[in-house]
Amino acid sequence: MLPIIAQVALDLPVPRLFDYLAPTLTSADVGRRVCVPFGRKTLIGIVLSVGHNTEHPIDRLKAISHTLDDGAILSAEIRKLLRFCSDYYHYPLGATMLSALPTALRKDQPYTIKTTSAWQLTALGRTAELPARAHRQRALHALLADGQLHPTSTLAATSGYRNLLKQWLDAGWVSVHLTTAPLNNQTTHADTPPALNAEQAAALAQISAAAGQFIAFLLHGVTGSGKTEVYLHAVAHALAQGGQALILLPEINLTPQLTGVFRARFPTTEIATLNSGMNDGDRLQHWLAASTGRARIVLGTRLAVFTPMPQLALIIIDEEHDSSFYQQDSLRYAARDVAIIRAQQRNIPIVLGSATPALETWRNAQTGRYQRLSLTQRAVSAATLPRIQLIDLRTQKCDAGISPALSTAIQQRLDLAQQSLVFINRRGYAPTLICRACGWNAGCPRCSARLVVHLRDKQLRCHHCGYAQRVPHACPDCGNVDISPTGLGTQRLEEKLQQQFPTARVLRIDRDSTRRKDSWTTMQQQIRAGEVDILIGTQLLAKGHDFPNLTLVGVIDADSALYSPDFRASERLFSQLMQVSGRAGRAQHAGEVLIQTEFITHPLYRTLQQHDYIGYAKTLLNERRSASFPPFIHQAVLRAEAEHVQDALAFLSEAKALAPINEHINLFDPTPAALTRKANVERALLLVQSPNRRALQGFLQEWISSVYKMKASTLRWHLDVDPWEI
DNA sequence: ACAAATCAGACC
DNA sequence: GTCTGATTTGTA
Repeated sequence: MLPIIAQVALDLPVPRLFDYLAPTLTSADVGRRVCVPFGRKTLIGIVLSVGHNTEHPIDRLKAISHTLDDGAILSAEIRKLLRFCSDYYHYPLGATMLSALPTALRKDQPYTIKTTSAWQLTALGRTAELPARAHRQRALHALLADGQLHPTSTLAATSGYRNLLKQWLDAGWVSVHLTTAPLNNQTTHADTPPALNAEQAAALAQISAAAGQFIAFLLHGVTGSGKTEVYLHAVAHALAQGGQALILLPEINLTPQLTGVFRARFPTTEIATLNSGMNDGDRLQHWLAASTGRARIVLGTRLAVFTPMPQLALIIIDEEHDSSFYQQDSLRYAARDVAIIRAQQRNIPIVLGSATPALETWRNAQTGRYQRLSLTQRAVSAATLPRIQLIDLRTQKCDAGISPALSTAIQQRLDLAQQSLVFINRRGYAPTLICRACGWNAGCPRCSARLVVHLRDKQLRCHHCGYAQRVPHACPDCGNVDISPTGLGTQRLEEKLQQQFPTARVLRIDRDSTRRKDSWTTMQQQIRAGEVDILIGTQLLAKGHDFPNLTLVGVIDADSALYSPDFRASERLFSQLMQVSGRAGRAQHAGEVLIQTEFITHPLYRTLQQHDYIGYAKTLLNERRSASFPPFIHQAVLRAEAEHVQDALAFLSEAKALAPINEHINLFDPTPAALTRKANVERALLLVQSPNRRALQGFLQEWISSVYKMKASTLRWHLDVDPWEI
């Protein structure tokens, strides 16, 4: 009899699978977890095929130690998606497969779906007659008649009901039985959907009509136009047809907010959430609930794109342009792009929503690959778009970064008891510490970067690696004591504004002030309650929040992005300013935005003033076309890390020499990375471009397989396909 | 001449 | 990634 051999995917940085003897397995076990001996330890793997063939000498094969679970944990559909990712991103198949599993499933342990006891009416209880005046009893009865009652629900916890339940249990009216534990507490109130405006309704109609076929929609809606409402209706439609819906969100603290909205709208639907803030146990339960089809809605960050969902019928990506959809380590993927592939493979509609779509997405909408749906009006009809004004820094004299015009505007809001937001994308007190005598400035010993002054903690900190030291009293080079913080950060701005407006209540919101658990939630409540007059914030504040009394947004210094070497910097700046402008005047008061700049004629600011994303996208696309940048060209970057850049560069040169000749491919020379040294590691990169995605993929496949064969001892390398940043 | 450090390659 | 045996390098 021929031996049965299983190909097993293991979490290893080598681009191949491992064969094991597996006498008890059949083809039905493909996708199943197994435990295998590997070297002197055992590993968890996923069976990818069961057959009789192997490249390895058969007498040297080891046998699988045991199988786990009842059957496949990764469906054929998800395996196909992961295989695509492994091929496209040129990341080892085994590591790709395992990265899709929640951490709890990467251990040699069977999973259990959490259960709980719940109360249910018995046949006797169903026919029970209750006194008309016994309101509590009647309410409880109605609740039980509706379905089962979990002990975690708020109602079951109230003492009155607790006693009643006990009585009814004794009377045989209710019984206790075991069910799956609910993922979330049952919501007692349900939100009724508001009426859609004409544009929203039109968008919804198109999405709903696409059920069961692959169509990628770009839902382009200005801030406040009610994209979420369209999502909610589209999800309701998918659920009504028996489908599951996957909603991907950026990785920001907005997730609980949106989860709340979905829970209120779908109170009887189980909603799985998947984000990095969850512990392994919860993550597992939510993943399993999605995977068995019990959770009809999955709300999650990029990693949720790989969640098995047997009835998946709709995918939504909110804020599709957001950079947090790019994973920057291990499997380097763009969740938005993977989601498109998933929708395509499954033949279902996908909706990409944004006020400022990524240029790649916009281009796809123009060429007809995606279908564009526009929301041009703000959903709250009274709310108009804010007026955006430019403050010419060449003529206005600034005091600590604040121009007289901005200062006056803030004073006006204070007089009107309205709120202002001053936006500056640099946290800390000052970005540098400089010696006035010799010109020395404080640099990070582990990175090629300046240390940032954090005066409050009397520290110099590196924002790249976390290094911290005390602020020196004198210059370490020349001994001069005249060393001074130079430049402007959130803390210094806070100090200055407080000096300028002594009676105003100033609140700084950045990663430092929100580090403690729940402090951001508390701050949001403070802002809503009107306990704050002036907000100072980094991009943390720019996204999605709705503060009704906020009517002024001031932008301190945005220009630096205009001369950044990163070709995506201006795209990012535009969308960031659009986002932050969207914070002003969302309710009945009109909003005003003041942007301080030295380039008042720059097209970015000009189009921003018109709220003209389309106009600016056109400008940018023309620039990209003539400069041969994405989306008109496709890129991949081979990156290397070593103790010394020279080694990284040498490795890349060697790799370049190995590249197959291909006329469609443009291979650049290895260069040190922008921030060459980071956390004591020096980095270099090699850019590859091609106007033809197919050609690039073909080239990469051949090239990377030979790079894998290179000896690279102490050096680490990886490939970044469609990089977000170079 | 020996030990320590580094490297190349297997791992199924 | 982790481990191992082979090879290079350092030091007495």
